[in-house]
Amino acid sequence: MSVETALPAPAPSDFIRDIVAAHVAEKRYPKIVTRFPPEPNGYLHIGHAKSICLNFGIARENNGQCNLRMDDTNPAKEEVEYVDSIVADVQWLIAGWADHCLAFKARGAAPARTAVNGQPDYFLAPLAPGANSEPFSASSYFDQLYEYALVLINRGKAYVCDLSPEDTDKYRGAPDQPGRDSPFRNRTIAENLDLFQRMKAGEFPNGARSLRAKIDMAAPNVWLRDPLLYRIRHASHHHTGDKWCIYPLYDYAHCLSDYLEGVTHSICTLEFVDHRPLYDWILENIGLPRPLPHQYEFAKLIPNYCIVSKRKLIQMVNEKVVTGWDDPRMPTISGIRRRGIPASAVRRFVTGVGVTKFVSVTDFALFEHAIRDELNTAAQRRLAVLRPVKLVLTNLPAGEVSACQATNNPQDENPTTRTIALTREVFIESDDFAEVPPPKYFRLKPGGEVRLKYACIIRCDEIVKDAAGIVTELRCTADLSTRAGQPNSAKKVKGTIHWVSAANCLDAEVRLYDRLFDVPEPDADGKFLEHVNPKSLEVVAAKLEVSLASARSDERFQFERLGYFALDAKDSLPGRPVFNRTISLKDTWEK
RNA sequence: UGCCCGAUGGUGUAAUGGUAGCACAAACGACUCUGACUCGUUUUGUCUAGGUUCGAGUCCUAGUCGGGCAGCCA
Repeated sequence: MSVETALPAPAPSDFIRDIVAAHVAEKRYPKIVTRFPPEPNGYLHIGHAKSICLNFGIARENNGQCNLRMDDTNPAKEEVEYVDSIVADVQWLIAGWADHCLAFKARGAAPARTAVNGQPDYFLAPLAPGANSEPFSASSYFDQLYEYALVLINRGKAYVCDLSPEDTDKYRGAPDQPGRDSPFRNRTIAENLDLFQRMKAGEFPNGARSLRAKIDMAAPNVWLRDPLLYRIRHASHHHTGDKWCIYPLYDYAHCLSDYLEGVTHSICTLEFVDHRPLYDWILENIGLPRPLPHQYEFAKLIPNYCIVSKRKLIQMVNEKVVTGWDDPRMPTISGIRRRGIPASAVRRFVTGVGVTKFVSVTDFALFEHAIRDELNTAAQRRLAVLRPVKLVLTNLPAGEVSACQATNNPQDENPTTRTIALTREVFIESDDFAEVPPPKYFRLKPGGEVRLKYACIIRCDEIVKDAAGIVTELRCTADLSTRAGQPNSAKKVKGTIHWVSAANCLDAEVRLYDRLFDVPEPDADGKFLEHVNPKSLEVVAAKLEVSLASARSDERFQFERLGYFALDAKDSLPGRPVFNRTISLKDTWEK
């Protein structure tokens, strides 16, 4: 069964797509190439999904390509575990939609492009990164990046600076105050070349020297005040091992990585607006041939009722507020996937919010709507009772099984059915009976009638309670003439409830998830941990219709009248299924 | 207060000088063997002040408010 549905009809348009369209019209580039460049220092989350769908979306709409690139220039923070999760998450998110635009490169290879020129030369491997391919990575360009640094030095555009990190800071000045030139700013090219090569050779300790761009210490834009290009880090890199002890910084590595890959539109979030002049400066001052890549910025996705700060997500994992990065309550892609949310719903949500430069908070209800809408068409209906109460149909003989036809999905054009068993004893939802019903209660009450979905109308004759006064059993009469195909099948009653045969059912653990935080802006007061929703997870021992015994984790179900559920791929055991509630059905009836 | 970015209903967006529209949310109603879905109705909006124009959400000026930037993080 597929959970994919088509994207909403109108093709998305936004200011970035307009720019791309104009470039396509004027044939500025031979091919549109974008990239998604996460740093592998954590798991991808819903915010990244917006960037992924933007970059891959633009690629797919323009017959272009989108490179998955690890922005791995800081060995201190990055790990292989994160690389692997990022690859898996991206592939899951775009599968069947834009995976034909996803480019990997030949394992171990770097582009053949040089300071002189040349076309990017890499192996495109759509889909699975196998033995022969891997994601792009900034670290695979370290050799070229070093060569380009030599070009900059030779052109008098970069110098080795001996200022300590603290002094570098002092010399930089303040936003409203110009900085001062480093005393090492006017070293000769020969001296710079020598020192930079010795930095690379490992002659100096961390922080002793750095390579800096020679721009303008009085620039109003602080990022132009001789920004650092390389720092010394005697550290092992998850990808390059111990080959390097100098590592390029983001601003230097990113524009050049884009250039090396033939990226045309480098799309990032708003906090990099101030860096754009530096992006351009580096490419221009190395003297690279046009057309050059350009940077465009958009406002990132900020959903309410969520935390997406990487640091805080790590904190929640470490402090065991959640069970891990893939806890179904987490806003991570892996959590979303485990929760049972279809990739198509994520895509629809993040493309639906649009792309602007306006910093806004997106209502989580928009996401919930996309999830329900995708699942409504995709999910197979099943009957399940979360909080069972026994109900005895006193006029049915014990041991008799009568078959009922249940609709698998009423949204289908030609819905199929399956057979479920009605027996003398069934379970119903404890919520669906009230001894003292509130006003407008459509469900079962003493002496009242209700329909058992797909079966017949029943009347409640008797309530059995235990010593504590808890209802333990409901004794009812079934009106078999109201079954499908029987004379009174059209009889109307106000309420229809779900049920499961007691003699013929499957026991399962069901995890009822809700929003992780119970306030819209959990970290508004800096105390997000105090706003964790105590009801974000409730575990119940449920009774399921037996057909669910063969459920697979890639299938989506609606437990009728309850919500959408999926088998937990991680914790389910043979004969001991665990189902996660992806999301409840919309409930417009409040108690 | 240096530089940069932004401002359209409760929320997210569209309108590219010409009827302020869509989705979500909310409310009410219809339908219903899911209090779901679907359908119908309704409520709510161009930050302020000037200017250009036959006409301004859109262009100009000033202001207000919000956000970003001073890592050898990305």
